[in-house]
This record gives sequence, C-alpha cells and structure tokens, in this order.
Amino acid sequence: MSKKVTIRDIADKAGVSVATVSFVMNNQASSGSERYRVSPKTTERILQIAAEMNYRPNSAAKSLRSGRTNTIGVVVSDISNKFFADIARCIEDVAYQSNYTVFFGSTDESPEKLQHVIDGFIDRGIDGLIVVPCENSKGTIRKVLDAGIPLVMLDRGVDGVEADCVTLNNRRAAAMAAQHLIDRGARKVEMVNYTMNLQNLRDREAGYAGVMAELGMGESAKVHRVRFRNIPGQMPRVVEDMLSRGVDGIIFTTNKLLRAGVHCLYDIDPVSLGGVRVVGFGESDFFGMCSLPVSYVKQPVELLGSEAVRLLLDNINNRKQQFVSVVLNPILTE
Amino acid sequence: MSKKVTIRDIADKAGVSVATVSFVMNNQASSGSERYRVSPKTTERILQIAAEMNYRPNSAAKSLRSGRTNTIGVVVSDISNKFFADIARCIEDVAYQSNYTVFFGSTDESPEKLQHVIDGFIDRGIDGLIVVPCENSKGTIRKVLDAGIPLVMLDRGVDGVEADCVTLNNRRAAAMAAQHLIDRGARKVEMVNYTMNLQNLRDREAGYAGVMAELGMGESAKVHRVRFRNIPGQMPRVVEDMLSRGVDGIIFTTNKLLRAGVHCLYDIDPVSLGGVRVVGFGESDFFGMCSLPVSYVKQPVELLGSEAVRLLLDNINNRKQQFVSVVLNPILTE
DNA sequence: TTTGATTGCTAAAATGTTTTAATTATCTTT
DNA sequence: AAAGATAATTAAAACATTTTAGCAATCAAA
Repeated sequence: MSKKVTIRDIADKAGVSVATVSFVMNNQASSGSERYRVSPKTTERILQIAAEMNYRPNSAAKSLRSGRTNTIGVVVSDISNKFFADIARCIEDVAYQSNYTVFFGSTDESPEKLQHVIDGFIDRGIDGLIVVPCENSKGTIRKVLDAGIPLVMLDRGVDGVEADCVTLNNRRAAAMAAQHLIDRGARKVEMVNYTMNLQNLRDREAGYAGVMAELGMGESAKVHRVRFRNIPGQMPRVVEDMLSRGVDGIIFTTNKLLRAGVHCLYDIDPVSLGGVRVVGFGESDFFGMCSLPVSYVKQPVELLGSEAVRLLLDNINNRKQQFVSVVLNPILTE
Repeated sequence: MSKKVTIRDIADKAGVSVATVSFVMNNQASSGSERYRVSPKTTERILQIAAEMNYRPNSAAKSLRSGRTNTIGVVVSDISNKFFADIARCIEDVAYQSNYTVFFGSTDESPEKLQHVIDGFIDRGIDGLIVVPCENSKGTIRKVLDAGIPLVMLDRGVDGVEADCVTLNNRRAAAMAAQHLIDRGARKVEMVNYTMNLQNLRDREAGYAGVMAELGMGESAKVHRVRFRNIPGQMPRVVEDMLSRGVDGIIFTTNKLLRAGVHCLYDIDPVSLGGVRVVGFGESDFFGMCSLPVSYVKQPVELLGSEAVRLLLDNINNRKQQFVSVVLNPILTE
C-alpha cells in the first residue's frame, strides 16, 4: 500500500518546481502553448521520472482547482430496461473514448427521484448531464440549466425547455407503424399507450391519429391507456377488450407494453395470437419466434447514445448558446 | 448562475469560524461526540443559514481532505446484457440508499479493458470496486487489493485470489439442470459452453459432469465449446451436430448462449424445436412463449447485487481482514 | 555593448474542506 | 473569589493540484 506519489515528489526528484511538473503533465498534449513552455530536455526527464514513480494525478485536487471532473452523469428511466441498457452501453463507449467516466442513475419515471439523482451527481461535480426527463420534471431540468450545467435531453424533450435534445422522430415512427398495419390489410387499428404525459408518447399518438385521419379511418381510431405502474394489472383487460371488438392491428408504444401485450395475446390464443397483427417500439429476441409476426420500430440506439454524448461534450467544451435538436429516423423491421 | 456558496460564506454570515461550521455539517448525525461540540443554539443558527443559502458541500474539497468520495465503481462484462443490467439496477438502488453513487464500466471480457476501466475508476478516487473478473485478470485484481482498495468479486471468483466474492452455486445449478432434463426423460444430455476459462463456467461443467457420472451416463456426457466472440458463427453448427446425433436435452451455460441456441433450434424446426428439451441460465421474456418449454436456472439477481454492495460497504467502513464468500442458491424454473 | 524580445523556469496564491491543538468562555466547587 | 473542570470556539495546517505574475538567462538586433 505504497504512499501516493504526488507532483511534488516528482518535482523534488527532478530538481524542478511543482509548477514545471504541472505544465509538463498538462500541456503535454497541447504542446503548442506559447506561454509556460518547458524545454524538451526537462519535459523528457519529468515524464521519465513520473513514469518510473508510477505517478497518477489526484483527481480530487485537480477538480478542486480546475472545477472539472471529466465525469458525466446519465439519468435514465430504468437502467435494467434493455432499451436504456443498450443506450447506456453506447454512451459508456463513446464517453470513455474521450476520457470521460459515467455515473448512471434510474428515476423510475418519478420526478422526485430524478431530482435526487441529479442532486447527487451535481454534488459530485459532474461536468454535464444526459437526462431522460420524466413527467413533471420541467422544474428540475430548468434549475440545472440555470445553474449553467451542460445538459442533453434524451429520448424525449420537455415542452418549454430549451436545451440540446436527441430523440426519435416519434410522429413518423408511429405513422409508419399504422401505415404498415393498414398496408397488410388491417381494418381496425388501435394503439396501447401509457397514461403518462411524455413528449415522445404524445408524438406517437399524434402520428397514429394523423395517418388514421388521412386515410379516412379517424372514426375507428382509438388509444387505450395503461398505467406505467400497473401494466400486468391492466393489460389483460385492454387486450380482451380489443379482441372482443374485432381489432386486427395493434400498436404498442413502448417495448415494455409490447411484451406485456404479446404475452396476453399469447395467453388467450397461443397459436394465432388472436389473428392480430402487432407493431411495437424497440426490439426483443423473441419477435422472430412468435407464431404470428411482430413488427417493430427499431430505435437507432447507437446514434441516440453517441449523439447525446457528442452534443454534451461539445456543450461542455464550447459553452455555446445555440441549442440543437437531433431527430433520428426510425426503421421499421418485420 | 449564482456563485457557489462555501462553508466560509456561512461562517461569515453566522459570525463564527469555518471550523465550527464544518463541525456542524458533519457531527450533526454523530451528535454524541465528546470533543468538538457546538452549542445547540449555534448549531441551529448555522443549519438555518446553510439552508437558506442553499449550501452544498464541495465534494472535491471534501475528498481531497478526507480521501473519500462516497462513490463506488462497478465493472461488469457488458452493461447491455440483461443479466448485468438487472444487477446494475439493484446495485444502484442499494448503493443510493447508503448515499453512494456508482460508476459503471464494461469489459467485454477483455483483461486490457478491465485494467483500463479500473484505472479510470481508481484515478477518480472510488472508495471501492465491485468487479466481474474476466479471463486473465488475476494480475489486475491483485494489484487493486495490494493497493488496499476494497473490492468484491461478482458472479465469479478468481483462483488464487483472496477477496470477498458473491456467486451463484454454479455446480449445484448445473447439476439441477441436468437432473431436471433426465427426470423429464432425456437420454442424451449435452452442454453448450464458452471456450473461456471462467470459474463459474468451469463449475457449471463440473456440476453437469458430476450428475452424469453419478447416474452412470458419464460416457454420453459431452460439452460443446463456442467462442464468446463468435456465437452466431459457431452456434448453428453445434446445434445441427447435436440434433443429428439425437441429443434430447441441452444445457446452455449462459443466457446469451441459450438465446442463440434456441434461435437456431427454432430456425431448423419452428414447431417442436427439434423435440429437444432445453435448460439455460438466466431468464428471458420469451421462454413462456416457446412452442416447447424452456426451463432455466433463475439467478437471484437482487441478492447478487445487494450482497455485493453490502460486503463492499462493510469492507470500506471496517477494513476487516477476513474475506467472505457468499454463495447463493439457484432456483430452477419451468 | 546596450536594448528588447524570447525562452525556461519558479514562488506563491488559490481552490473548499477537515482536523489538530490551542484558546477563551462558562460553569462548579471550594 | 480563586481554582479547576468542562464547554464552546477558533486559528492554522494540511490535502494535491493549477495558474498568475514575475524573475533570470539567453539570444537577436541595433
């Protein structure tokens, strides 16, 4: 458990000042700096000594002085949800490439948790945040932005909040889904959504409603709403209801809903799933193995993650004023 | 973007020294302290002022001085793998309850990545690590332990390394799996495993081999090995090979292998999956919807996560010498 | 050879805490 | 009222960096 070697130890051994060592340690990369240069010989020697003493900078001291931590916080709805886990992985990879390390936190769609997790991250001095905002999180997000902390919203925006944002083109995605079902001959297409008021979900409804109206099927359009916290309790009734009324096409607005829904369909009719065509958001292993085909809107997970990180780092390093909104295109997969 | 309020600002406003404020901020909880007390009146006033100034301690300064960050690092194989994502979520929850925040990192089973991720975490001053060790990671793990950094191994141990460890009883789990298949009438049971040399995988082989030998079926026992990095390339051949030789029971040693395997079976024979009974490790949505039943060994995810955190925090706070190994019981689910 | 610029380096302040040792204030006893 | 004990508070050092301002030394030009 050898004592930690500091910049001072190196300075002593090299017979120079700590300032010099600090310059070498940092300017190394941006070696073009006019001011504060160090001769190649000294630089070399210091580097050498640092290496053989196995020097590792103390990041607490570093960030106390510099105010930066090279750390970002990522707040999603639930890290164990495959969709967010995939994104998380992607964020991790891209962030690491830029020497950033990531904190992860889950909100379970609760604004209080969101606030709490974000507070924790800020207290630990993160340089920026990537957040999947939940219902009623406008206040929290605003506060972060007002505090001058770089933030990127992911998966959904928040009405009335100006900040970088990376989302799917949800309107279009839902429109594609509806069109797809109708093209395949569906006559009665309905949607199953959450009760939650989230931008992405509202957009999906809008996209669905739009297509239905366009095709003169506005009358038969219907959206069922299930509580986020009680999917297993409510889904069976919703599914039964739809089947009893002869629905032949269903759009589930999230991967969780889709899975729950298909399970219900399967319970009722394992062979034909009630003869209903189904489209969902986000993929899952078992789609290919269902007795009836399940189509789904593929989320460009890698892009969602990498774009979010890109925007955030950009924001951290350049402190720009202009916000940008990245809207990604969905891909429908059969 | 209000300037950050410090302990000094509070001291000034309250007309006391920074030391007093510091005492109040920390001893608050452990209020029974003999030494360094501050009168209830002053305490009250300081707390009041701190609250109305919305004081938030600077954690960089805190950890520079105290050497602690209230942060732990979690290194898994792949955070986007549902198994690890579930554990991660669990770790997050338990850690947050104790006011710890977590860094996450993935290794993709590469020792170099493991080293790199761990270095990054240590540089950021984590108080401890929860690690899923990969092949050839003994050196890295040893170094961490030698540096006096609390560490808990998760999901698998490392031979010859003494440290806290939380695992499934893999031997037993595999034995249960084999027994299960045989009880259901399987005559020719084989196993599909990775080529990797990991403790948990070896134990699963041992459990399988043990049961087979015990039942006088040692002759017919056979383990197929697939490279971690080339599952889709190798699985089809393995599955075909097994089917052609009349295998009627298969044990897949990981959830990824299981899913890949079942997909292959499905591709060959969507209805009966080749009439083969299958057991795997870890659950997935679609098991209930397969034409033939897939059984699986349920991993006690919540316990894996919470026990790991418990051991780690214990280690961080008490610096004990004695290492403990928690071995959890598997549950077979049909 | 003086002047002015450039190069290479350093001393010291600053960052926001915690903690030690010391000091002052307030009580009890006598 | 003095002495001793105890309670309340503080000054200052320490933690490991970064960065500002400035000092020598060397070099180029006049």
